[in-house]
Amino acid sequence: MFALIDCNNFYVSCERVFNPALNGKPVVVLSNNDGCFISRSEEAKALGLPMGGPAFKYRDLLRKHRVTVFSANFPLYGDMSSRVMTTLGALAPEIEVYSIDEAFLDMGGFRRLGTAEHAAHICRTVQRHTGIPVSIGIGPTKTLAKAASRLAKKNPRHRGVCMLSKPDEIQEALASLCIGDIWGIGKQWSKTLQSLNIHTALDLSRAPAQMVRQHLNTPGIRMQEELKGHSCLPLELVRPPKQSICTSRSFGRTVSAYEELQQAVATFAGTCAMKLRREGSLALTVTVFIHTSHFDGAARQCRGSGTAALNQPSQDSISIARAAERALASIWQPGYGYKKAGVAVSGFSPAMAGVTELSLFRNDRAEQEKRRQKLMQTMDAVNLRYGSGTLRLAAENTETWKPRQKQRSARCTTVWEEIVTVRV
DNA sequence: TCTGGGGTCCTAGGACCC
DNA sequence: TCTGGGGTCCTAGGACCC
Repeated sequence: MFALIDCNNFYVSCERVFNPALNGKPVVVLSNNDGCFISRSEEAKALGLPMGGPAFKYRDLLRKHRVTVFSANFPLYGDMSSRVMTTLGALAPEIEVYSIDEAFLDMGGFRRLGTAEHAAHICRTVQRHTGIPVSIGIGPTKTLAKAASRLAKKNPRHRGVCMLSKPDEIQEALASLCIGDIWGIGKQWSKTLQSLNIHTALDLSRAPAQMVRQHLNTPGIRMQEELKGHSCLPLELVRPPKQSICTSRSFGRTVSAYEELQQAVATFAGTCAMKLRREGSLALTVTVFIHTSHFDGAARQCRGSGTAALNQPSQDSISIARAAERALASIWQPGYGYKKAGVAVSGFSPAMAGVTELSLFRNDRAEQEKRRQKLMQTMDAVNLRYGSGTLRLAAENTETWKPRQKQRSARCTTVWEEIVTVRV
């Protein structure tokens, strides 16, 4: 049996841990640039604030109902997430951290203790250790565990834990699950399936396999098998190394000057390089993209992306920023107000200590490479100790384009200066 | 005035190899 | 008139997830 542990309204719950006065009140957390709702308390959902809704369109409603609004505080959420995952790791033999607020557990060994009872114990323990409320779904496949967790959240009767094990329980649950609520079925496939007269998870589990393959390909077949109770998706105990890393932001205002875009792109490139070093990977290609706001119907639109290859696999901020600069130069067009830019690195190979892959044609660079590696190590060490951005490339600059962030709470678990006193 | 960010998998088609 | 078979790699685009 698999269990899916899902933190309730995770980002809002993190804010409430350090501000318990917000319990029972409507609270929302906004995306970067204070753009959209990305987490809502139950009270905020009841007011009709939709997931992904743009905050400025709901300004009156937010004010009228005195909704507490937070800018995103990802350092806090990331740290709270690792506390939840550490707690879960001690409560089951095997864990797959699926996302910032979800984990799958192997519940196979708890039959004698009572699987549902152990799940209830997990709920209580996570709440006590971290302050974060969780819901748990249990089923013979990951897809069914996901479905069960939906039911656990939707129906208070389950009190946070829903287990699907007997065939008739599963049938009943599948009949009540709309096609679009199945894990892996998005908007597009939902539409396709509806047109084929498949409306519930039960319909999909009983549809002819050939038809499913024709419209949904391999992932569809896997999904169908999982719904039938045949497990196709094992727990992934070790996170596979990333294949690409991307850093991108929307700007607080439109940016037209090339120099300002250059500064933004250099900043994103520096962050990508830092993430590469943390991941232990070397990249071979750097892609830069820029675009104007697709919501502004009146303005002239422009979007473009360009790729530059590195001479050799690298995780060096300077080389990656230079390549990003070349890529930007190849796509930038004057006369547009750009609203967003990003840098992505890909074509990875693992970085091995003491090993440098050299160019076939330029082998005089070994010494320079070594010095550059030491420089990056030093930069990372300084930034770890004194805060990120303490040491950075001169080309990096966030002043002109930085995103809006009006109401961020304290980074009280990751920055000493921002520790807060909590009255419970 | 104001609409997020970071990923994965799969397929199809083209270019290339022997 | 007639011209093989079996691969890989790369890219772009579309779907999905949180």
